[in-house]
Amino acid sequence: MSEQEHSVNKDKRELKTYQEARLQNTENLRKLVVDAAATILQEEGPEAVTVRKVSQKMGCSTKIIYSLFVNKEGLAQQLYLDGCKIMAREFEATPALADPREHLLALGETYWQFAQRYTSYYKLMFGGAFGDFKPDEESLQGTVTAMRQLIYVVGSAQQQGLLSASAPADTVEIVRLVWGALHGVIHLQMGGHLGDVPSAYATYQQTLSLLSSTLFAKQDS
Amino acid sequence: MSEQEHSVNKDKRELKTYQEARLQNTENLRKLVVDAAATILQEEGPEAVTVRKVSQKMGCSTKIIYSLFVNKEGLAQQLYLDGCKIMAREFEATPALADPREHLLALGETYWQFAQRYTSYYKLMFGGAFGDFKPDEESLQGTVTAMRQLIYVVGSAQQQGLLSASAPADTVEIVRLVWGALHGVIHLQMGGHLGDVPSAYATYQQTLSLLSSTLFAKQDS
DNA sequence: GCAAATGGGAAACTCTGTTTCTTTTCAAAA
DNA sequence: TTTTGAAAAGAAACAGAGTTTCCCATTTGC
Repeated sequence: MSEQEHSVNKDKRELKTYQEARLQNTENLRKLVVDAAATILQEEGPEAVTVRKVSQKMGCSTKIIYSLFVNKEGLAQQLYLDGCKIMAREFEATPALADPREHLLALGETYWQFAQRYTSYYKLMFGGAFGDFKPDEESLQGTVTAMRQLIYVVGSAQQQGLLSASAPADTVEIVRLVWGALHGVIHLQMGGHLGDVPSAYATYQQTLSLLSSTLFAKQDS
Repeated sequence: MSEQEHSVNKDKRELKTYQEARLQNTENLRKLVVDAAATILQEEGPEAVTVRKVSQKMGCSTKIIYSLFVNKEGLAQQLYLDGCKIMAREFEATPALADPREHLLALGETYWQFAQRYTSYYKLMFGGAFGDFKPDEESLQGTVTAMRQLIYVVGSAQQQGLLSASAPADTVEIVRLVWGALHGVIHLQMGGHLGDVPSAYATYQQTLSLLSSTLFAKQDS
């Protein structure tokens, strides 16, 4: 119930070492482990994130990971949620243009940039690169939260009557559709099926512009 | 050059056991190994395809796999090409409708069915489920070959002037675009991001119909 | 101050891909 | 036909993964 109240530890500075953190509560320890795993993830890729390597970076036994998270998948779940937070931050940082269609294009560009800048996170979350990792209910909720800008722009376009009659009536259904199309190009590129990055990016932009001009009845290009 | 001519072995019946095949040339042996791996792949999924399990099913040492293929990835390449053959067969089996748009819809449906019926193959080929497997040049060529129906229908639609002006001019570019969008929905579904199969199928059909009605200027629905 | 319980560290277990070493086998030369 | 050498294949070993077990230290409650 009361977590923050009786904070016995007098100093609340950033915890750096495992030996410091073990004196604190498990929540701080979890955060420290996830941070270590995230560093390895971004520096060496998803397949480099191993329980041994994380515990080694922490300077502790592998047992800790299994005590804090149930197994490696539990750690992956947390990294997934971290990735959702990053993605949400990126989406929120994109300027919300007045025209919903322009806004959608901007968000689509942001999604591509996220996949390029945080490739390891993307592969972990949506690429199926982390063994047989499947997102649980909380992770799925995190995805929806991260994409709420996308849901918002589609919803407002619907309310303004800007969408084509051929588009689905359900807001989320449209987002799924857009997400699927954009993800497909990104994932095929990551799998090496679409040649080099510029070539794949061209296809991505074609997909994005085609989608937006289909969904929006009034196109201005 | 002349492979079939001087077939010394008098009986050409199907080789079943490893002991029979070891008497033959390496080509037969390779085929036998790939068949064993394919069986495991389809019966137990991509992650169950291990060198030990394949060699065990063959009744031989793991060394054989490394002699015939360089490593596990070499075996994966062969399974990839097998998957391309299956996909090509499915595409060829779909009736070629006179209307290119209808034909495209039919091929899209076939692609979904392929992903559902041969899920393990799909995950191996396009799902990134086989470690850090990346298709080599031959595999990429196999993909193009398997999708030549798709290239054909788009090309003929272009020649008949049926495509919208907003569609890219390059035939292959359009195919990449369609492929990406359809793959995205399939892959998100396999990753557990789109709920149950019927729900994902609905999104898939929406994507397919939206794509076709955008690409084709004249829509009849 | 002491006993019990909890938590963490080292090592072991199993399974993976891969390599090495030894044995077998087969074919050609003597 | 016998011998010899090379090629092929099997068994076992190696390294690294996820996970579990066992043991000890620390802490906690009386």
